[in-house]
Amino acid sequence: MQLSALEIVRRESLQKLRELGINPYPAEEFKTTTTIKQITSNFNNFEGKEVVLAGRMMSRRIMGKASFAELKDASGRMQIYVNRDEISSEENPTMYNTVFKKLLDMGDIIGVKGIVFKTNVGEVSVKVKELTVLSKSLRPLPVVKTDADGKVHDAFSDAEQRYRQRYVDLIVNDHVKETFIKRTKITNSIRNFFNERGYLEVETPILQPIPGGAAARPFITHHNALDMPLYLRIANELYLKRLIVGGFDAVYEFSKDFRNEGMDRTHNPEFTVMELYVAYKDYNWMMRMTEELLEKVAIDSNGTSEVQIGEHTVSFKAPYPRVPILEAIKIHTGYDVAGMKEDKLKDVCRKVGIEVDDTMGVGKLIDELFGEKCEHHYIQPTFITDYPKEMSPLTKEHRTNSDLTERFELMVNGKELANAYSELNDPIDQRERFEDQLKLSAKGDDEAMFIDQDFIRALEYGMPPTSGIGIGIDRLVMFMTNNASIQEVLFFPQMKPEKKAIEMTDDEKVVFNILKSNTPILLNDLKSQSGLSNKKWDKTIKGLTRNKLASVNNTDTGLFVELT
RNA sequence: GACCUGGUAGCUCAGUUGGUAGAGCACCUCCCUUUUAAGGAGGUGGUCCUGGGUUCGAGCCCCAGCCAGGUCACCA
Repeated sequence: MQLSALEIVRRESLQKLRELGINPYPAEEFKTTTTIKQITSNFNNFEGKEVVLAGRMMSRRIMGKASFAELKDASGRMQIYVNRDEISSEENPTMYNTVFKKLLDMGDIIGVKGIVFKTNVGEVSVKVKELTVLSKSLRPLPVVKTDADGKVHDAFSDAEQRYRQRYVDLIVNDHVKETFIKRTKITNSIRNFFNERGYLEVETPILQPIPGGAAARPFITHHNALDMPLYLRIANELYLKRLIVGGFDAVYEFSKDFRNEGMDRTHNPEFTVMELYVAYKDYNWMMRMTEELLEKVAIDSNGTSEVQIGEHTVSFKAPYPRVPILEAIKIHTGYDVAGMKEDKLKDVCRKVGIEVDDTMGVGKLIDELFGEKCEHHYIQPTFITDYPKEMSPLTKEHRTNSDLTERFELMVNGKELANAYSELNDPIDQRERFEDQLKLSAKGDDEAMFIDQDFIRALEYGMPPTSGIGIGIDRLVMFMTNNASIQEVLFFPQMKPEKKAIEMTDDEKVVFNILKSNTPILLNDLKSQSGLSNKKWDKTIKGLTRNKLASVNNTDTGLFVELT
């Protein structure tokens, strides 16, 4: 492995620490007495008291016999004051002069014991009496500095590096950590809301023989012992409804779903959806539940129901308007498409500038009209209701209009945040709807839809009237944390692998280094300079030429080796 | 999948018509006992994403590729 100069220095420091009898990676528990946030937010209670802290050293300002450093623990950052005569003495200044000033680096993890005080300029600090090395850091961190005006300098901002090395991102970019803390607050808030109502959190299979509950391309894998294909789930709907059949009144699951489709700033191949099913409820009830839930989530995570999303301030305060989808299309296109057949709908689409083709049925056309002409208008939370039957195969027919279904999507900031319905529980109707979907997909859709016979069998035993909802958790977190990209709310978004550098053996490195300073060179000179045996030499030079790092050329003046 | 933009030191970025690869921070040496983007003096550090090509000469121009970001398409 090729080490940078900075890495070599740190490895040398590591060695010197060991020579001084200091274990750079000690095994012992390090007992802290408090956290940085406790101290900085309750200075009066801590002033003059002794504390023990542990954390990462994020910066260091050395001023001869005294220094300041910034210590960062899981709760925050604070300054520590390190004085030669406090952690060592004039007669034996090793701990300060050598260990602290020379052998420690930014990024090292240390423990300190000392007294809380305020400096002349008023900064809360700890005067260190004892310093313990807890873990030596061998790679230099990016140096992010914030000036007196709060302006950040040299921010570690390259998206690729931040996502590939999220640990570095988390160390140096405090706001990133905040996003993920908020993410957990959001899911905790939802769990609390449901648990208080007695809803049961459950787990259902991720590996499924039939990927159902949505129209999406699945990932496929293979089970060796069963010698059969298995799919990673694209939704958990059909399993949760089986549990309602089984007699649970309300079940929910935070589920990682997987869809083998395009990736962009709002789509990751694996993502999280919270699905909830409650027996004896309908979609009207679900709307009331949803607005109550989201208002609570906003307050629990942000302290207020008003949330800034990009350039908009969005209010999650309940209630939210209910707009039937056909009404929305009438408002935003001027066309009343209620009851229209495929041909007339296509005319409308063409008139408003939407391209149509033969594979599009009534449902798809209405979906296009809404998606293109209406969706982006709904910035404030709005329930779009009563979708056409054709685009909702798992939804109960509308109680007053058999062309429609009892379904709503919740739109926020022009995007779908949740999708819910009065669940279809008529097993015969359900089978027909699945078959209709199959016909549709035969029309040209490449997402094969499977009929889950066991799911229909379950419905045949009888499922109570039930309302269900799926809430996109990543999208919800994006809204609540004002992030425009899903990658910002996933710790480890999917990335293509980094290209592997060609690894050289030790012998190859030796020869390569000689070549670097002297190329081309006579083959025999290179061989003798390398000091390798005949066999090793042969293996090494063949390795280098195979990897196209060097080449051997037969010329009039002899055999030469040169770098390529 | 198409198009646009980018990839240069540990980090953030300059880099002239194609002519010895730069700055700030970090790092190393030295000075400095309440500083704070600490300061002062000196110094080290490079696979210019990869591979070809053009050229006396390529970070720069051409071709192909890799990775990322963005826009669109596809997709809920």
